[in-house]
Amino acid sequence: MGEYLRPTLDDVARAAGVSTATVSRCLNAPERVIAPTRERVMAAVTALGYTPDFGGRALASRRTNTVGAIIPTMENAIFARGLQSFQEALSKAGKTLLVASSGYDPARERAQMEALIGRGADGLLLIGSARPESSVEYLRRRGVPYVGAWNLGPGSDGFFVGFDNAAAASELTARVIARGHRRIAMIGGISEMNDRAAARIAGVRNAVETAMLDGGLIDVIEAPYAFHDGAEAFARLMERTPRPTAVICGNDVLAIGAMQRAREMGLNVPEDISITGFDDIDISEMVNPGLTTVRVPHRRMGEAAAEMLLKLINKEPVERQIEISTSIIERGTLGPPPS
Amino acid sequence: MGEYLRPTLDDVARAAGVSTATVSRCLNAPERVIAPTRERVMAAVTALGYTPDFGGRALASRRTNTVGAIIPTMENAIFARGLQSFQEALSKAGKTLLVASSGYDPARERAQMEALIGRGADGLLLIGSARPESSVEYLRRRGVPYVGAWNLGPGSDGFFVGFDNAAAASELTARVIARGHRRIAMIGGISEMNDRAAARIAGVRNAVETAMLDGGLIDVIEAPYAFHDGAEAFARLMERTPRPTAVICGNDVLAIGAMQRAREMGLNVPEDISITGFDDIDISEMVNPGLTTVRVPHRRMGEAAAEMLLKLINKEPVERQIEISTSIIERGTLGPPPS
DNA sequence: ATAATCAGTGTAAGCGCTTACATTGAATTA
DNA sequence: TAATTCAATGTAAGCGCTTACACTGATTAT
Repeated sequence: MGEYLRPTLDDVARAAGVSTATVSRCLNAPERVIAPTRERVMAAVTALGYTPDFGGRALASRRTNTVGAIIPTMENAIFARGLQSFQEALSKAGKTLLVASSGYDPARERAQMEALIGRGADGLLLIGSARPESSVEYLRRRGVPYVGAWNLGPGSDGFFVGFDNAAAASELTARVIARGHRRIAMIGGISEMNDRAAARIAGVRNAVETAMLDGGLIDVIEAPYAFHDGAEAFARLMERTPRPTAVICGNDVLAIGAMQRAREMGLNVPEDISITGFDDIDISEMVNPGLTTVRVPHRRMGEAAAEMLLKLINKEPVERQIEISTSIIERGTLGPPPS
Repeated sequence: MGEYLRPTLDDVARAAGVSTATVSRCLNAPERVIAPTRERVMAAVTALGYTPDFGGRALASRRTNTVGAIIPTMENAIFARGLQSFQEALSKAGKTLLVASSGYDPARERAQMEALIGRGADGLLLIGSARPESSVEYLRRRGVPYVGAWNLGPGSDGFFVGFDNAAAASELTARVIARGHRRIAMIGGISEMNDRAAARIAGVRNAVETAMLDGGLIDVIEAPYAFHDGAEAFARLMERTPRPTAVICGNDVLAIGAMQRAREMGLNVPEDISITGFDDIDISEMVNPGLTTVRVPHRRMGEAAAEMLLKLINKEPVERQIEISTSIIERGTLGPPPS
């Protein structure tokens, strides 16, 4: 059955009876080739099933039309959604998106940066703003533009499109306090190497301190991103005395896990305990009662990030930070504390 | 501030006072270079911040250590999960994963195939088994191995790891019938260009016909993959006379949407109406009552697919099909029909 | 002491492609 | 009619890397 060899430009040229240059032109600038020739070449391309080799092309043209994205994990729906619109925006501009995941590990993020840049990525989408200075320095030296998303950057360095996680968390907390809650606990995401999770925790803390509640923030538990982790953390929180009357969660997944455990424990939400989330994922509207949460327009963030990165790549002027506004969605899980 | 130029192998060689061959060897087969030399070279690599150029490397070595995956959409959690474990398995084998999405469009799938192969993908992961013969032919000619996942292949052609969507759907339907339901309706995924959705619908149809129910299958509505689409389809189904006593959904997202609408309509699940899903996504356990569904071990499928593809790439012998077994998870949403 | 071996390194030929420049011949102009 | 222009195509030089082969000097075997 004989090994099949990928046809090369040369094979096509020979088959069409022209030079490789003409074939290349047919593919990249068809208007520079007269119609009959072009047709002959294209026929050969189809007949041989030729596809240009990316490596050769990138090497010769020093362009790749590729951008890379490194997200912590594909399993988190909010990144998936933002990434989908990011990709749609890019493909309109004729760019291909390469996706890699870091598993929240800065070393792996760095390795993926190198892999993507080695593959010729013209620009990178990264999540958040917390990463080792050495990684940032590496990007700077390479001259590879990147934008951080899902959070705003610290100081004036770098380009970001995101929202103020801390401020949004504070605002939601203030809302909880306004409802009369004085014993508040939090289930946050794992804050290590995750500036979004850390900022949300800080925001809640800050709001509680500002209001100078007598009891203040009873407890903060950090938990991985899974329903059952939220459930377990909730159970632990309910053992505290005095018991919190409201549990603020760092994301909707944790919040829904908490709700489920509350139901299992025979606690009614919000009569016995209030619960809030963050992100407004699809399911938050479907649970019963609906989850009070912070809505983050992930799609819009993806689009804005694409637009920003494209401008950066084309060396057009851009603003350093694009702030996406969030809003609080009040549904049923936040009520007054039990009397 | 001067344009920064990517350092090349040559720059490193010059800085370290060795030949490019030695630098290349330090990177690819360090044991072939004596320690002092290697240290000098590595120092130069770090000092210059050198990262090998993928294009050049691929061109020269004719290997890429890259595999591609083309999924319909990143927004579907079940693909995300399987893909995550697929990637983990690959990266253990030193391969990089490139992900592209087709949006359920065969033409875009084909374009992405070309893009990934052009980028040197040694193998491809595709979803399902339904695609134009021309695409299959293209892969065959190229000699690029691929495995289809999430479904089994038709006939004896190609390599697949998945499960029998139709059989699993039939089995679940039989369970519903055994509970006494005689008026059954279905909300399926959009079956066009989606062999998994089509197979699930066919499986349900088949089971109903086999049992030769008097009323038979009342109705099948196809709906996109979103909670609210499930909700709307459910509402339409409830207008039918006679009303179905059980609604079998093609996936859990549709089922949960249906459950929510049932609650809004004042219908109790399962007392007034039974609902079932398919996939067993995380949230299905958290809703109230828990969703009766078919569990699909997505992670295991991702791992098996990686293993299979790796063997194919290494030209090791493999079985044509790996069947992943599914199981029915009975939770609260399936009960006897109202009397 | 000489020959054989071998580890460590260098030399140089491409890999498949793009593109600056050279060439050709037809159309245009003087 | 000769000179000029220009569109269409060809020629060939790399892009950054790997690797077969050549070379060198030290170690080992004879």
